[in-house]
Amino acid sequence: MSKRVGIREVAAAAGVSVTTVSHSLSGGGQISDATRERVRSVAEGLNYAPNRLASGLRSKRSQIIGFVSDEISTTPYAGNVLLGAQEAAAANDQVLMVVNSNRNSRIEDRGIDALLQHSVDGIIYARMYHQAVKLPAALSGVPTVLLDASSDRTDLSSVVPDEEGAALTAMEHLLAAGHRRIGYLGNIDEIPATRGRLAGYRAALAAHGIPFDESLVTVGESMTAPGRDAASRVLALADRPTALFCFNDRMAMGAYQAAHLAGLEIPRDLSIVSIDNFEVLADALLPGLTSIALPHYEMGRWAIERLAAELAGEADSAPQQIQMPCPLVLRQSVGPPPR
Amino acid sequence: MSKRVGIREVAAAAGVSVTTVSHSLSGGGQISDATRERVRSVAEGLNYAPNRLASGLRSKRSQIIGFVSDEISTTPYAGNVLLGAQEAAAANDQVLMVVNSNRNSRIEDRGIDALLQHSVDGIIYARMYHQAVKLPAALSGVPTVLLDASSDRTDLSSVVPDEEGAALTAMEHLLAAGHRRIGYLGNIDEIPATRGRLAGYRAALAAHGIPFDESLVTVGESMTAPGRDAASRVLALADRPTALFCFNDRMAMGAYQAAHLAGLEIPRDLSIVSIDNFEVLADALLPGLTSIALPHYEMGRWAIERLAAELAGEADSAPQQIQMPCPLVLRQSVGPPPR
DNA sequence: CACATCAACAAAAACGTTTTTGGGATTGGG
DNA sequence: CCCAATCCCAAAAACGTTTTTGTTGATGTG
Repeated sequence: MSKRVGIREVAAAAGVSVTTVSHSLSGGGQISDATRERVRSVAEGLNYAPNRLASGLRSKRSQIIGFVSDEISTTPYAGNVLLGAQEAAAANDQVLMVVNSNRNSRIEDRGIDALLQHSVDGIIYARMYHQAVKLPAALSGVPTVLLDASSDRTDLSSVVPDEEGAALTAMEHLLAAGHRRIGYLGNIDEIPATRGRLAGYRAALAAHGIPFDESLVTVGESMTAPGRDAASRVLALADRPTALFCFNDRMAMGAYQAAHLAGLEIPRDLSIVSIDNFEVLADALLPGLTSIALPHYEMGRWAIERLAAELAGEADSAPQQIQMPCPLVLRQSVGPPPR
Repeated sequence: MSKRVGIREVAAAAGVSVTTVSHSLSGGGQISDATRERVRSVAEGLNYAPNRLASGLRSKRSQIIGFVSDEISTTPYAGNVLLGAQEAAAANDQVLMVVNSNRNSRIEDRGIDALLQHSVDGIIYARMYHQAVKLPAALSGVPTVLLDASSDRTDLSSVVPDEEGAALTAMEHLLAAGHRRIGYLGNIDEIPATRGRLAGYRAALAAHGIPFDESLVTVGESMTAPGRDAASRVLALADRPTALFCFNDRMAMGAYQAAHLAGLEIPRDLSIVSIDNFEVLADALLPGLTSIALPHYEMGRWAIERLAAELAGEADSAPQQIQMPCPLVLRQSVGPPPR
């Protein structure tokens, strides 16, 4: 634990001023290539690493990005978002300071205060699933990118999954397998995914000239037990669907249970596609559940890269609001329709 | 985005020196109560918040705790650990800087370097499940607490789940329900949980005078499909067990599937208890899975609190290695043995 | 009454960088 | 050959705090 070597020691060892060391390492100033290289190798040899507190103090760039999210615990999604963000940040020589509010705005405000005290360069404001948000007042004037969240402000960049596109992809897969009577196991929360996925379902039917049949749409809370109940209802129809598109994997698991109770075998009697690609479920179900993956990792990366571009004041720094495509992950829950 | 108010403005507004403001707010120095109170209210009124970069630079205390983990994405556990750590940190006026290595030691080393450059006060070195670790060289001399990880170093504090205790609790629950023929669906990884949970299984049997029957122990990889296979084997025995204790919830889900395939109903024909309390599974299974919860949130809290105590150099600052108790979460997968 | 002690505060130094300003050698133009 | 421009680099200021050292007046002590 010997005292860390500072810029002074490097300067002394290289026989130059601290100014020259600073410029050599950060690429600024007018330094001859020879000197720059020499200083760099001396610094390397001494194992010099800058003190970010000091450099941030003067330069006003802490290289810290604040990551604030509403919830980080109940799903594995959060981890992938964080992972993508962290890896992208590391590539920019930045590091993440995380704060999560547990859906409590008082806690969130205190967390944001803490981040600002630490002079974060910018903030990723994330939600655990796609929703509309209102940015806390404390963040006005702070470079911010929304992740899995959208707002009515056009001066903020944001990234969310393409809900309607995800539903379209799922439906096209079922349609391609030959299904024409496809049920939708939907949710009832008032979130963007609700509208978007239903819209995708209807758009896919329309694109194939299949009339929308209200009796094939059943809804419930987006969890396993309600999914089971809703699926049971639609499967009890005399003219039951040959395939189900489910709002998410948890509801799909309920659909599996309902199919089992009804004596139906997947995918022989019933095909299923859903959204989430929640591996612990999708891989574990028997047969494996074909599901649309939400691009959490990619959204994390994108948010950091966007923020970095805006911080750098680059030419393309106009705010962007994008919808990320969601890829289909094939497993074994889809087959041709029976008979 | 007006320039943030600094300690100078507060000093001027309160008619004192910056020294006095600093002492008043941090509780140091010799300041009369009257002055201290006045300065505080002035600071409050001006909405003053200290610049942590500057204060850390001088005081050598950044109030940042580094959180390094091997993996943060595949399970929801990570989130709860982070949540506990973050909430405890906030109570100490600290904030978390997270880095995860994705099991790549090069990435981990770079992440640790970044944390050290940012002058973290200490580090929580976490694994996503209980395992033995060797601390990276860069961390020597840095206050560190191990989380869900253990090492042979007695100078490091660490916290892990009480694996054997967890198994004992699970077994006692089955024994209390009247079961005497209890199978163990075990794993094959070389990790502490393997030995601990098996030991707990045997200890519980011994405590009740039930001879250990090797034929009731089947093992596999700790996932759903291998769990299903292993469970099928033991359920095919002429003299099959009336209950299964499973290594984790994913294997337990396999046991559910095996029971189903064998025409057995849970819990009428077969009772099941496992470890993880992985809610997305345990709640979703039909019937709900009784499971032992791993105390992730609590371990996160404990690690931060321990680190804070060691940083403060408190009287009780001798390193501790503890095992956390794991509570049983009741659902519907346990009943009396058949007949 | 002289001196030491102490309480309450202020002035100045320090933390380790980056940025601003300055300045000497070299080069180029007339 | 002189002056301006250019290239390299160094000295010094600055960032916003905390810590160290000083100062002043009041209080106590022998």
